[in-house]
Amino acid sequence: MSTYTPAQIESKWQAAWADANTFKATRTEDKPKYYVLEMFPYPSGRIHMGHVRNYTMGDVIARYKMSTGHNVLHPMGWDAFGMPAENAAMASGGHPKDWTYQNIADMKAQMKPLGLSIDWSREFATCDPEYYGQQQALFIDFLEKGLIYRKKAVVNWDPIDMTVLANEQVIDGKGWRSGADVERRELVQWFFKISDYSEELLSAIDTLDDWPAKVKLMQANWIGKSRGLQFSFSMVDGPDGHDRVEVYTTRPDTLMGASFVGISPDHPLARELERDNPEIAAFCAECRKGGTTAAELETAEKKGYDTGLTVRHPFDTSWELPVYIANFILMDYGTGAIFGCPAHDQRDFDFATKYDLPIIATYLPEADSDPQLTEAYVPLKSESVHYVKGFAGEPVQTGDDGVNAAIAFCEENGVGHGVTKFRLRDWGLSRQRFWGAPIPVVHCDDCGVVPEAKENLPVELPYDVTFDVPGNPLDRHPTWRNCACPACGKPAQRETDTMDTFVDSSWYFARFTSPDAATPTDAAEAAYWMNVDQYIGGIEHAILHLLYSRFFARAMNMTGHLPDSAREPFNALFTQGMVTHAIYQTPSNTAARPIYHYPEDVEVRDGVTVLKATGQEVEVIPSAKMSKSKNNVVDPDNILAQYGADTARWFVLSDSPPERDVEWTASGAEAAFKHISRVHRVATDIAAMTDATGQGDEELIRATQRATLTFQVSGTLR
RNA sequence: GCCCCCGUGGUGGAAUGGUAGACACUGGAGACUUAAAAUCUCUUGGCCGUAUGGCCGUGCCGGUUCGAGUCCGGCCGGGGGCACCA
Repeated sequence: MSTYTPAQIESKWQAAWADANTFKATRTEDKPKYYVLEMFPYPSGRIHMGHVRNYTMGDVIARYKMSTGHNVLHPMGWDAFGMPAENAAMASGGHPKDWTYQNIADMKAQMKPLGLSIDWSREFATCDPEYYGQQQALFIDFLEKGLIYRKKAVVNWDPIDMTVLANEQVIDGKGWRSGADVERRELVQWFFKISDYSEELLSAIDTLDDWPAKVKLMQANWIGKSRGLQFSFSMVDGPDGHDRVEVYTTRPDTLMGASFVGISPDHPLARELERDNPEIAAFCAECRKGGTTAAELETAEKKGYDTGLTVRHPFDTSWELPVYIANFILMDYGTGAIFGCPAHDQRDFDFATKYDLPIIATYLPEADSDPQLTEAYVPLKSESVHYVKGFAGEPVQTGDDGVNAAIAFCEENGVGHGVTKFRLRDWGLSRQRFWGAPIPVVHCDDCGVVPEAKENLPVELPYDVTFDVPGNPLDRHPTWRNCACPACGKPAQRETDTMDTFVDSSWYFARFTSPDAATPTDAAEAAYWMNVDQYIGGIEHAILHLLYSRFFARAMNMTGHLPDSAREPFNALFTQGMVTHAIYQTPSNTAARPIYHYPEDVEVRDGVTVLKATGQEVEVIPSAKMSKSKNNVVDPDNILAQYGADTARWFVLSDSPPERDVEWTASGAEAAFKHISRVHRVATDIAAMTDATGQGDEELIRATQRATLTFQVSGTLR
């Protein structure tokens, strides 16, 4: 009987693979290709079990495809721009660049012992000037093709730190460092015209046969195609230049239930009114307090201000409706104005109740229903309803048919027209931060906004910056922004905004096909390796990252950087579950928050989980996301040292189906180790067993079945 | 608030609308051992029963069906996303 010594076995084979360049991807036309990719990591400094699980899945597929005659591309890189590096620089000095590259070195050292089949020769970080310089070239090409434009957009503004805050830096409407009330403020920013592709990004979802249905549904809902009526109310006595209020509604069938018109505090009419009316100005200012997130806006207490203005109902000009400024109406969806129908929309109902506005039902559940509603009546799809109020006395219908009939009726009577709208907004890419790819444009007094010349790329980040005060160091750098205008040659100023980190991750998969090319991609390499055959990552990227990448592939196709066949870049998508771990906690006498204990400090005695040191009973919260602050993180280094990579890999793939969460448990890890040990033992003893009298046959069959499966996942026991 | 997903033994989980709990972990019993570990065998949803066996069971309530873990409606609980976290 031989002993299983993973440290020796794994290091031996890993060295052999490295020497033989086993995992180097080479383009040869005699073999089919296979491109497997895991979502690349942010270099936080330590890998965690989620990474192990993610890369193991890709590794299993890569090894399988290699063994079936494919040229396999299985690369790895680093999503290296972002706020944590700046936060680290602010907290402890140093430079984001040094922090980031050190973290990359540390994480790579942790990943190597996992024995992954990665072609490390293609490695890059998005903060490498060679990478973001090519990204700047893409920006310039997109700009030329009209895929990028500038407009005003709101940001979270911290009035004490005088800086823009990310949503996660706004806590309960206050700046995370200053504690000041955050305000919404408008800045001129750059946008990708992703909305040009709304229809195509939506309809092409049908072609993504190997994507999870739920991701496709989430993307479809995000794009949010709707059919509705756009029309305008005429104002009874509006200010100059405001004789109509344009609204969009998906429920024109309830138009006879209108009881008010609501406009966003950022609507042009509200802007006009607040100029002369301090009370309105104060109300709008109040509405602009707090963060910019949809969740915050929609859960905030509904507030309205009666402007005193009225509009005429389109079907009865003697019927006047009050105009309210309301804090829950978003300027950037629809027209920034709505008609309120309290009887059939709960939000409008709450608003009408609060401001004592009429609640007019256009239909009721039954003919003899009490018309005094206590909540909005929104019928189920299958439910038939009784109409009490329709257009020109005629009843309408519920559902899509009712909406279409209402649109047709309104169009016939000269009230607006049917339109198709999308919820998808253009993608704002400007960030008022240092640690990102500089937006390669120059502001010239004579020429205006001019793209940097490609021969001057990359526009590189300076190293001599400090983070002792909040804000973007590029703004206050003494010389960096000074440059010559690429058009006229006169002195000009660089843009100091950098790009959203989602830009970096929207085309890295294409760059992996030719990481050293002098252009963003190499046509022959991209044509051979694209698309990604299997993409693997977390469900948290189901919408933004994947949608942006789908847009980028189209934009790169339009600008000649990707072939037509790569307009949908990911043939198959797999969304893996998280690796979780129990939290062990005891109540604290002094703080509201409990005391969290490390797994190694607790044990089970007589079925009760207790602290080893004191015997005190511990509350166990199962299956919680691993978090440093909860002391429930399992460090892959320790697991690898104790059991070896194959055990860790086997456990995170076998204990729970790959798409579901897996709870890391010490007993489960122990069991996985026993299993791998058993496979190893039997495999190495097969010769001896077959020499014997044949009594080992049954054992051999079982062992062979286990080994076949295990080899697919771990692969190093050969 | 809106969109999406999930809920089955002590645990991870399995079940094209057709015998619920495959497989595995833990636990229990046993074999081997001076002993322990390791390994191997049996056993392990709950309740009643010495037993043959019976009853109850897939978060809750209702519906469709000859038949529901599975389909439909409504709840409850947990999770993910909501456009400047990555």
